[in-house]
Parts: sequence; C-alpha cells; structure tokens
Amino acid sequence: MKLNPGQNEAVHYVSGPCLVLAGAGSGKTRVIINKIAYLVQECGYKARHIAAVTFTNKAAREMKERVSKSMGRKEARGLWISTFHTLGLEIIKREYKVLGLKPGFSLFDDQDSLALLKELTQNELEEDKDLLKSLATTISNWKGDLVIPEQAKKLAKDEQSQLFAMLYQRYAQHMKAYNALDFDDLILIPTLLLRHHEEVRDRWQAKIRYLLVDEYQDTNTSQYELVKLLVGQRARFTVVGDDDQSIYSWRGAKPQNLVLLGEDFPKLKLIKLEQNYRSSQRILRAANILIANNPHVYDKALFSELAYGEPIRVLMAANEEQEAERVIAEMIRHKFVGRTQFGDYAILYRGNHQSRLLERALMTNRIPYKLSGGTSFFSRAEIKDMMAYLRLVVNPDDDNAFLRIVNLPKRGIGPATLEALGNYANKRNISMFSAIFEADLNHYLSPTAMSSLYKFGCFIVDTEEAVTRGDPVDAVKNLVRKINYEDYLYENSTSAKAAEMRMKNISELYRWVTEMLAGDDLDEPMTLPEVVTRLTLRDMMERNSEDEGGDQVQLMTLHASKGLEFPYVFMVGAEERILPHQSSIDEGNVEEERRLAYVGITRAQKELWFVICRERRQFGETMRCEPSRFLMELPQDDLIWENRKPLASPEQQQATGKSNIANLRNMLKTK
DNA sequence: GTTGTATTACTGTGA
DNA sequence: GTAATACAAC
Repeated sequence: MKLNPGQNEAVHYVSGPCLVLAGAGSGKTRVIINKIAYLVQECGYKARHIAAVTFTNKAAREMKERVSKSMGRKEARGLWISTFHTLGLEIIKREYKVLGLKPGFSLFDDQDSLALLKELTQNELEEDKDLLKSLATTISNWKGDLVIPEQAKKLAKDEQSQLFAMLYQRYAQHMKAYNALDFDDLILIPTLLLRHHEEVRDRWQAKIRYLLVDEYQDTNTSQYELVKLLVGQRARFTVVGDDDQSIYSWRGAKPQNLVLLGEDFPKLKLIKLEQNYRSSQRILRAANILIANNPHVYDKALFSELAYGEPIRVLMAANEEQEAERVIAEMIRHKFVGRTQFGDYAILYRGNHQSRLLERALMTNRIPYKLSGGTSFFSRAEIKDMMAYLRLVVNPDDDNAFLRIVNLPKRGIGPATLEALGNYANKRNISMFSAIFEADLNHYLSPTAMSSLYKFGCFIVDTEEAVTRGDPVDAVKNLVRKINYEDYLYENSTSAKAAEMRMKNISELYRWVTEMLAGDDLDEPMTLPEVVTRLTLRDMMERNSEDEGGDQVQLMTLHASKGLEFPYVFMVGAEERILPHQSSIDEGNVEEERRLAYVGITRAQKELWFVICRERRQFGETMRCEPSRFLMELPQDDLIWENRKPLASPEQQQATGKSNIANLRNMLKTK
C-alpha cells in the first residue's frame, strides 16, 4: 500500500523537529515504521542510533515486529524500540553507578508501593484507605512533575500537603533502603540524571540520534522533559499524537505537551493526517460531531472514503443482566445474518467490573471470548508469591517481598516473630532479611523462631548461589519444588480444579522466565535480575495474548481498546454516571470522558452499537439510569433507538431476551 | 504464638 | 472473586 501525501511528508521530513497530528485510524503506526526504515536505509542512520518510544509493551512489540518485517531483521537489529518505562530502566541499568544504586534493585508495582506506604503511615493516617490512596496519587503526581521531596516540602501550603510531603520523603528514604524503585522512578531518575549530569547527557544524546515518540499526547511532564533532554539542541525527532485521544490525564498525562512542543521548538514542523482508513463514513461523522463539543488547539477534519455504512444502533435493556443478554442476542443474530466470526466483535465498557456479567452471559451461551486487562495475570496471588520469591533471591533487601513469602507456605513464622524481627532491623537500619543472620538477634526471639528464620534465610541464600553459580533455569525450577508450593496450593484452594489452574499459571510464569533467560530472535538472553524487573513491567503479558489467535469475542475497557480496531463494536453502559463516569462529572472533567467515548466509537470499522440500561444496581441500591449525554450529542439521523419509549417490563424483556438466543442457537444448529 | 475458619466490603481507567 | 479482618482452636 502506498503512502498518502500527508503520510509521505511525515516520513520524509527528517531535518528537524516534527509533530504528526494523527487522527484515529489514519495510519500513524505505518508512518513510524516507514520512517524508521527511511532513516536507516536512506539517511544513513545506524539502527542503534534510533529510538522509538511507545506507552504499552504491546505497541512496542508490535512495532518491533513490523519494523523487522519491513526492513529485515538484520537491519532492524540494535533499534531501541520500547516503552518509556523500559527505556528509563535501560538508562538506569547502564548508569546505576552514577546513581549510587546497588545492582539487582527491585521494581515495586503500585500494590507494593501502597503496602509500603501503609506500613509507613500507620501513625499519621490511621488506616484511612482513601487518604492512603490519595497520598499514593499525590506522590505519583509529584514524581511525574519532577518534584523531589525537598521541593514538595517547600511547595506545600496547607497542612495536608505538608504531611504528604513529609511522608513522600519518608517513602523515598525507605525505597532507597529497600534498594527498590517504583514505576514513576523509571522516568524520574533518568530525567534528573540527564538534567544534572552533562557528561551523561552528552553520552546519551550521542547514543540516541533520532527519537520517535508514539501517543505523544499521553506524555507527562517528566516524560516530555526526558524527550527534550534526549534530543538536545539537534532536536531530531518525530512525535505522533492526537489530542482527541488523550484519555490518561488521571495518571498525569499532559496533553498540553502538544502545545508546549510548538513553544519549545519554534521550528517545529506540523503535519496532519486526516484520512481515516478504518471506519465507515457514518461512524466517522458521528465521532467528529461528538468530539466537536470539545475545545481544540489544532483543528482536525477527519474524513473517510469508505462506504457510508449502517446506522448506529442504540439497544435498551431493563437492567444490567439483560444488557448482557441483549448484547449477546444481537451479536448472535448479526453473526448469523452477516456470516461473520466471533473474532470480529468487541464489547467495550467503562470499568473492569462491568465485564463480570458479560463474561457470565458469554459463558452460558458457550461463546468463546477473550478478556483483556482486568485482574491481570500479574496480580494473581500465586504469581505475586512466585515473583516475591524471585525478587527476594535477586534483592534480599526487598522487605516487601520478604514479608510476603517468609511464611508462605507456613514455616511457623507468625506476626509476633516478624514484628520482633522488624523492630530489630529498624533499629539497626538493615533489611529484615539481613537481620536474620545477625548474631545478637537471639536476645529478642525464641530459639524455635530463630531456627525457622535461619532455615528460611539459608534457603534463599542457597538459591541465590545456585542462580549465580549454576544454571539459573534449574535453580528456578528447584525453587518451586523445594518450597512445596504445589502442596500448599492443593491444601489452600477451594477446589482441586482451582489449584490446578493456579499451578498452570505458575508453569506459565516459569515458561516465560525460562524463555527470557534463554532469549530469542527478537530479544537477547537476560539475567535473572533483568527477567524479574521486566516481568514486573508486564513485558511478557501481551506476547502471550498474541498467540491466542482463536475466534473469540474481544472484551476490554475503553482505555484498553485504544490503538485497536474491530469490525463490529458494542459499547455497553452508555449512560450518565458511567460514561461520563460520576467521578469525572464531579471533577468537571467530562471532556476526557468525551474523548473516551470518541476512542470507543472510532474503534469500529463497520458497525457500532450502544447499549443502555433503564436501571442498574449499584451499592446494593437500584438506580434509574439516563442515556449518556454523549448519545444526545451524536447526529440523531445516524442513530436508530430501539424501543425508545415503551420499555417492556423486566419479566417480558427477560422472556424475549432468552428465547431470542435460544431460537438463534437452534437456527445455527440446523444450518 | 501460630493456624484455621467465617465474615465483611469492595470494584475509574493502567505502565 | 479477593483481601482484609476478627475470633476461636491448636
């Protein structure tokens, strides 16, 4: 396929800073792929001097593969294609000496950070969960804004910010003691490093001579700063973004960075991609009209040359159970009529909890489905346990990991023992793990407790030695066997089947660990510490979902759908308080919710359905629901509202809903 | 002191 | 469906 004029210009403009405003479905990834190839093949750039940064591992992996395909594996070797976080991690790993970090640092995910904060704030916050969460987001925001604890303290005006700033400092100190980093550190630390160390900055600017950034509207302050520091005065870079698809301001993204870019780089070349190759004209028109309700810095007029397409349908259901039934009935009908595949359909929703009923309905109707996101693989208890073991082996100072697994499976090390150990470690200012081996610990603990701890400590040390001296794959295998985790699972799961499932998850994890230790044609072999940090970054998750491949209905949140496309899309819960979400209404951030709706609509290629409930149970109460204001903003002549006025009683709806599915099933069977 | 069992409330999006 | 909590039992 040839490039259109806009794409062509975007690919070939390499002499200075370049901003590509790429509307939904306008082929921005193609531009990036082609540009990388052009830089290497025509402009004399070496692959190892080009970096492309994305936000998700999935996007990075996809880009890697497409680049390899388009210019050949050999030429693609050495390209830096990764997420912001992985790039940051790479910089930290190579510069850890300058940074004063010990090798083998742990990466805390937000659950770990939250656990630590909870521990640190027991006196100040008195177990107030909301406060704890808001402390966590405040710290995260500070880090994203490049504010270090000392500055936070100075900036703090009211009492609460002062308290938070103080706790931020305490948190930072403890993270250092644990030899641990959180996700925000992966950007913050490299950025501060490059800002303050000229020599290091020069080195990295020489290393990365052309930088491409995907989904630029999702960058936060520190990420943009990192970009600026990496490109330096030469300003050889291309960023691709779309302000209408900015849906991550809640985690610190600053879509204003699109504007700042023009101010920071007056020579910035602006290129717009306005032809959409994905959606029918009708879907695109609806999306355009919806998003016109938002203010815009850069005007964009997306158009499509595809067919006008089918009307957009609005389905009504009496309650959330019937919403799920309704979606499935319509999908089966549509599939039967259009002879399509289950894999052509996506069901999108605002919040993860909405997947429950859909899943159940799909299951009872024996429809294959694939759920992305939600309670992810890495937040499953058994995986967290195993990761904690690996983390402790790699970094014995990681008290979080230690606490998670010292007594799992049961080793007779209870809360009393751990409290004594913790106090001792605190007093001596060492980690709990190293405290085990201190000679005078026996003054504080009973001999039985001492021997249990000592046994555990030796086990970890032995494993660590087996990993460094011998074959890490074997060492890891032996670890699972030695702790009898399988027995533990069978004793502690509700059913043998659940235990089996969990064991399968663990085998899956170890398959990945083994693969990563060995390396493959896309990735170099890694050491165990590298594997552990990468896994915490969820680097492997998407690789797994790639080989799913089957004919399955796709279920995911609107957020997770960004960047994807599906022939047929159902958006469920198109109601006030859900989309836009109540809290966004309260916060006065309906514009972002509108963009979220825009993202959902523009995922659809051929047909689109909205589904709304008349009432919904929330907090045990039944609440009446109103159609989303966004539905009202859409061009009504492109919509078909089902049963606009007379809604059948719940009983009737249920009857018709069920029998519809049954009938359709029968029709399919006889065919 | 440690382990087992029952009950409770919670779910806005995620690297 | 999970995790945190509370209480009883070993």
